[in-house]
Amino acid sequence: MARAAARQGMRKSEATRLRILDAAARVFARRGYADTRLSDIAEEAGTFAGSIYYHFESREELVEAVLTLGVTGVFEAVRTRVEALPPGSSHRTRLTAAIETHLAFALTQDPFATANQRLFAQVPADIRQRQIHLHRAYGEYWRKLLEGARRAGEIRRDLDLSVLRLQILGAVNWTVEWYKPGKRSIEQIAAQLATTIFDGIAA
Amino acid sequence: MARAAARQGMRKSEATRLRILDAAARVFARRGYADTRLSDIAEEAGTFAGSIYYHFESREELVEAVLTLGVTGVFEAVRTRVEALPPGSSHRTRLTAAIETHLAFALTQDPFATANQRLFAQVPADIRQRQIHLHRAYGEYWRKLLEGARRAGEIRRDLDLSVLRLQILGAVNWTVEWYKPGKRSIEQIAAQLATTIFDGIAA
DNA sequence: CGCATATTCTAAACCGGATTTGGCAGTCCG
DNA sequence: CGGACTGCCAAATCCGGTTTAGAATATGCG
Repeated sequence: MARAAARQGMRKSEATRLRILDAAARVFARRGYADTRLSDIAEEAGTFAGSIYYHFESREELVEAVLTLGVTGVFEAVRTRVEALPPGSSHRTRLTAAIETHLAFALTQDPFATANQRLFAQVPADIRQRQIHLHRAYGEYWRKLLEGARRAGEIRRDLDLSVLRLQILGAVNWTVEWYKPGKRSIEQIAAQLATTIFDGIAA
Repeated sequence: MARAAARQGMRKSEATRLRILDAAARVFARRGYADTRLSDIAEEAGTFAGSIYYHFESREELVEAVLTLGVTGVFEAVRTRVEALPPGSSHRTRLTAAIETHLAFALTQDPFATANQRLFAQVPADIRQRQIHLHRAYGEYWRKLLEGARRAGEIRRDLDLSVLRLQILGAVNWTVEWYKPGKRSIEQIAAQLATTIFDGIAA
């Protein structure tokens, strides 16, 4: 399910570019930012380190392309899933679906999303800076979800939605730092996250 | 308040080592992992890049030393604060104090803690791996806090404490990714985190 | 088809930054 | 004072990202 798989009627270089992107996503997801050599990516893509420069300005630009595809992929997956819910679904249901989709997509389904999760924090500050508008857009979508829930009276009125949104995404994003397949399923984790977020931990 | 400031009756090299550590913490906290040159640290410490190798095996070992001091500093600050609470304080009070202290210390008080927060995610995987026992020990302390709260009946019995602990630390750690001084105070943020964690967001 | 040109790729050179090396200057005893 | 150790510097080396020169391949057109 390579994000970059439509090899048809395109310039040759386009196909190669996509091959390199796929390879980069896989290698970055597996080895992280610092441990990944351009030569590793080149090998995985069946070419040479120097050749990458015909398709990308620099290692940084390559990383940024991978990150961008990762964020937009998760964003679309979440939005699609939420919009596919039966109309009239509660906002709690919508938020739970969003949490679960984000987790599932980032943890298991897409090398770009996995690479994005793993790399974003590892990457030099200036790269993060240039990605920030995408994250903001995604954050904006969550803000709307939360606002909808509040307007509908499903969450308290006294909370700062910005802090709340960052708190939720923080808990979700942190999951990738410790999640290992087996033991707890993604659905279980998502369910507990949603429960405690809504109902709190107090007895 | 340099962590490394007891220059007395120590070998000369000991003093230099501490000077380098302090310099490294400040530079790493300011510039992040990838943007920091050994020569930057050397300059800040009043020596030369090559000389660092007399005191540390490698750049990695230097980073690890900084990270270690960062974690242990936060750990001690949190424990000290919690233990200083009046006996009989509620577990909710204790957890709130822990959250606030962690945030305050990591965000503003100590270059080692700041460097640790900023660097931990940026650092190559094998370094993170070697730090994991410290994080586990700190996590263990939080687990005990949570267990105490549960035993005292202050939090629900149906929650998986591991997930809960990671959720809380996730939300707290994520804060450093977006916190900017001004606007909201650390106390305010800590307060809302504690409130929503305990009481949830449901109306 | 067959050439002219543009596109794509390779191999080797280059460069900055981490690491290693060799040796020099103190210092600490006897 | 002489020998051995400690702490440090300057230069050499190594590694991986980047640039370059040009070879190989594709594309467009008569």
